[in-house]
Amino acid sequence: MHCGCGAQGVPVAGSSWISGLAFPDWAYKAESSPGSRQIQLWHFILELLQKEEFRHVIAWQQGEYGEFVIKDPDEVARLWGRRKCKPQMNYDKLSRALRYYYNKRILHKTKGKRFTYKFNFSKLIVVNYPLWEVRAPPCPLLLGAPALFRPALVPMGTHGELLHSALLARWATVEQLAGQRTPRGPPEASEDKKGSGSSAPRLGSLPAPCQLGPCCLLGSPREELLGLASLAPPLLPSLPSDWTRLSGPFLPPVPPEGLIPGTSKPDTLLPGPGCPPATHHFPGLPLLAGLGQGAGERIRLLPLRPPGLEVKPYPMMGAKGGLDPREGFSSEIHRPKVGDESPMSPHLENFKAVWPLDPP
DNA sequence: AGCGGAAGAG
DNA sequence: CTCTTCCGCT
Repeated sequence: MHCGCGAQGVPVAGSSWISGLAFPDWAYKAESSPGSRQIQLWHFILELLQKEEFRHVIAWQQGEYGEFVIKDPDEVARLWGRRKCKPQMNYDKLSRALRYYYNKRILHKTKGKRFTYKFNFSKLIVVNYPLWEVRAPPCPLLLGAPALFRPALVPMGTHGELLHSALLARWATVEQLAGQRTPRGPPEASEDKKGSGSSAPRLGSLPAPCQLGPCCLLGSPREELLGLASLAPPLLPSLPSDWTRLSGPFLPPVPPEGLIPGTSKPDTLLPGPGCPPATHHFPGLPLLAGLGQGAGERIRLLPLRPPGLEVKPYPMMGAKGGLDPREGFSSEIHRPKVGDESPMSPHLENFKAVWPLDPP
């Protein structure tokens, strides 16, 4: 389409590989973000981040949820330029665009680390997934029960896949972490820990199964996880410190204490690992974080639904609204440590945040 | 390297 | 509005 700039190697809007975890057409449409009509830079970054073939160019930084490193700035810029048909694009310009995300709280710079930025997923999700449908698995994806793992966040028309991938990413990571049981402090505790350098040993000896990404969703649950884990950020990003007051768990649960070192919390609401009771109370999630006053009103809790619950979009609800980036939470300000990020771990099956529309 | 103002394009 | 392009400053 368009100038034909985006036809080589770079994931293109609507292109084939986008079939499950990536960003399909909707991601490039107006609904994906108020006022936007074509792919946005952060979408693109996420795209790259998801594809293994771009791992050498840009990749999630382990240790920090949502943090990624642009290993080859020029290449990323070129890719971006190609996508946008801006052959003159360069990292300087791209980074300027990235900087504009600071104020919007979509991204922020990881100081001290070159070419390292961090996504504020809570913001992205809020902004991009006001409408969605969820089919949560009956059992906690988080802790084992991989066999039951049938992640199925079905985007309802508009957005959903980003969240989908975000959720999966979270789960995958949990699995990953659970498997590794890395005995070390909170990821964020060691800011500068370059860790293992550029070649993240994240999955250990796991075979990178998901060359095709989404395809894995059709494979064994285990592979889904592993594959996703390799593409996903270490975990979801920091949550606003005040998100707990909200009661609309949307984000994927955080690994329970024990599984992920450093996340232990004395007052965790999380039940033990394994399949938790069908219903248990859990705190809200950052779903609303960043939402403007109005937006919050559109969301309310609903009784827990049985497995296979579906969160349907509000027919009349506009894709935008209440998304004023300027306001919202102060995640950056508080910059909670990992341990603080997961005070509790609501399980996906308990998803109940929903929009008013939901049929009673 | 990274930041952010300014102006302008679409 | 979301960048793109320039650019001076740190």
